[in-house]
Amino acid sequence: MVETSRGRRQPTLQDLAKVVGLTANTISRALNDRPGVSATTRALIKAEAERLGYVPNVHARSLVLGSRKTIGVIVSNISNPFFSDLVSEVELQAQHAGYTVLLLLSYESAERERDAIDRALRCGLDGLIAAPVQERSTAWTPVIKSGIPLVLVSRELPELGVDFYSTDNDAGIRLTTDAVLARGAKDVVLLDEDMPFSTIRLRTEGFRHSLEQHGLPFDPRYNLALIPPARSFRVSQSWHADDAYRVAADLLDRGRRPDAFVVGDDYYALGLYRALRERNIRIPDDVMVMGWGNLPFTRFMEPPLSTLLLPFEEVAHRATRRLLDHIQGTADHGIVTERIVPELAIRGSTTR
Amino acid sequence: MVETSRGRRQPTLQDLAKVVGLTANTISRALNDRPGVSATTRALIKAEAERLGYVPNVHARSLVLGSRKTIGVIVSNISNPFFSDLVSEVELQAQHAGYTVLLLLSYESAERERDAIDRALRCGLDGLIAAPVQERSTAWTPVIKSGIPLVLVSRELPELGVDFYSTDNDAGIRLTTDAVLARGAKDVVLLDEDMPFSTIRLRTEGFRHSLEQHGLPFDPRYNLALIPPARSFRVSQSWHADDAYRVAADLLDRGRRPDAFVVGDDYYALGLYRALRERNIRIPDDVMVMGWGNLPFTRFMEPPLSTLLLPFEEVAHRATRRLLDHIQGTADHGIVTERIVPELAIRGSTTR
DNA sequence: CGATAATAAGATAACGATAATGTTTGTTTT
DNA sequence: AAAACAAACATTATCGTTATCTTATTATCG
Repeated sequence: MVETSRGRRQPTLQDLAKVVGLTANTISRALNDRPGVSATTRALIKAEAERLGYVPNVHARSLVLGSRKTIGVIVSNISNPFFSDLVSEVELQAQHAGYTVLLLLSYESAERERDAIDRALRCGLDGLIAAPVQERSTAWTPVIKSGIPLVLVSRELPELGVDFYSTDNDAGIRLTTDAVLARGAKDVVLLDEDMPFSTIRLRTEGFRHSLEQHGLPFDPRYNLALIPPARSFRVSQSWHADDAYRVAADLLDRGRRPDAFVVGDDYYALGLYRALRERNIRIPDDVMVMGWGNLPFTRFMEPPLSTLLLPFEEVAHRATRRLLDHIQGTADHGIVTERIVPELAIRGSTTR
Repeated sequence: MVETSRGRRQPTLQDLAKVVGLTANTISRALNDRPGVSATTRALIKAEAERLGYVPNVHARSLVLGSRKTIGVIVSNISNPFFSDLVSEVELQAQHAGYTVLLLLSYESAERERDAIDRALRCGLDGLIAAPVQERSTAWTPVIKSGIPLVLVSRELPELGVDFYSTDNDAGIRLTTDAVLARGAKDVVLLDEDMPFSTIRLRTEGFRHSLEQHGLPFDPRYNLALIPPARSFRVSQSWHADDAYRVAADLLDRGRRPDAFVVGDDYYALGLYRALRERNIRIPDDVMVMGWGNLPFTRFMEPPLSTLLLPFEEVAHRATRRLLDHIQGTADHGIVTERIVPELAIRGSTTR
């Protein structure tokens, strides 16, 4: 009794052929604008197809063609504006090239990531764009083995030997750190998450270099404020601000008074602003704050947050372009690794 | 010379059969845990499949089974937190039920929506969840005709006669309006977008009713501040705040001084805050502000924004459940229309 | 021990499209 | 007017699975 919900089944090529009095093959050629059909019959066939509401069966089509015109995107979660922008841009590009996007979310969990990869593989995708969660690359080897083109974004897995596109985290942190240093900061704290991601490691390193280049000491105990990793994944971004608030409040209450904060996520700045406000520490007069990400609300903070404009559209654009090149076989060989340098958006929080 | 990028082609059932010395049929039965295979050969086959890295070809499989285990989601854009939450939740649910999600973005454009629908149809989806852009439902009739189960969210198209899940906009606007009225507001302005969406119409109507029930007059010229529709779609949400800022600033500069604002989007509150701040109008002492959506940054505004907690996860959850019921043929007949009542989050912006 | 039932596997036919050849028919060429 | 050729369509094979129907083999039981 499990009656299928679709009333009558979709008309097939055969059905159409019977109605028009021709062969399925001819119908196929007519509808796909391939030669071998007279103009009049072609028109007739198209009209009839329209009338019957014929839609070619993708399953059959992709079985023959070996392609589904679909690319997969694996990211941790699209509530994160970074990733939602990324996915949007990929979708836009893909659509342009006649591809659709299959969305797989890993929720920052290694297990879910494995599952997502697994499902991606059995989905018969033409290609895959992914922002990996884990540092270990073993989860991705099945993708490599399957021969499905893979392009990584945001987080690198060098040993995998695949193309990689990302914002330049090193250049980014130097830009933000240099910006506050250039404006007279002498005692800068980097407020960032304590997670084993290459992106975060890059930021810490770049931060350190930037300080040292300005002849300032770098001591992890004084110059780093680390947000403990979340115990479990939480969808809402605002918890990041909460965590940052707690860490900042704790730091300030221990009597520490840096003259600038550089953060790894605009949401951290949100929490930091509150901690500072509560203690009557004025921005930018007493302390400068430099964000990361240029999230939509930063321009409306008080004072407006100076931050880093991440070129996520650009990253997504290039990654998708590269992936499509791979799919269409027009990609040159060799592994491409591109890091796109972000831009500063200087606003009130660093302008004395 | 368009050489396929995958080196050697994936092993098929036939290949496996040849290696093991059995028939493709038997292999299929063994791998899918169907009866008719001895335990020993089953184990042997599975081991061999593992060794060769065999992955069943979905194209072939779904051609036979008539299903691809995929549901489509059409929303305008996932940069909007409402929609990204929605899509996330759908993905979570779908994944749970063994389905993957195809993402199609309409970018608030009727033309792109038509295109998305078109692509959805030729993708052989098992079902479709959509937040329609247009008021006219003609674009969706091909979906109905195709027999693919369709569930609408957020924006209703009654004449289409399909299931509909949404947050209760009417109840929502009454909650927010009543909240400021209960706190002593006598002159409330609704700041909302001037777009022909059913959601917005519902909000205006509910707002009006709420005022009238409290014995207050409603005059569109005084109680409505409408944000002109954007000329073109813009991905970044922050423009909404800009637009709201302009409209609010204009209103205030004309000398209008309401004692409360109720807005249709938290981003509007962001712009409104700035307009008020610039004119030294204090929140909540001079004017209360009530938001809509409980976006992550609202708790960190100064003062924290009272707002409306939209049950988007719940909406997505129920809509997906219903869609899966349709797909699996376990859905009862009749059209379901559910509007889930949101909850208030009262914070500093309305607490005198 | 022989008849019957259960089990394991093979053979063949879908699924619905496209690709590669065939076969007409009609038109041009010399 | 016979040969050569092209256009328009038909025929058949194929993609990789699953489903159905057989057949061969082994177990069960009186």
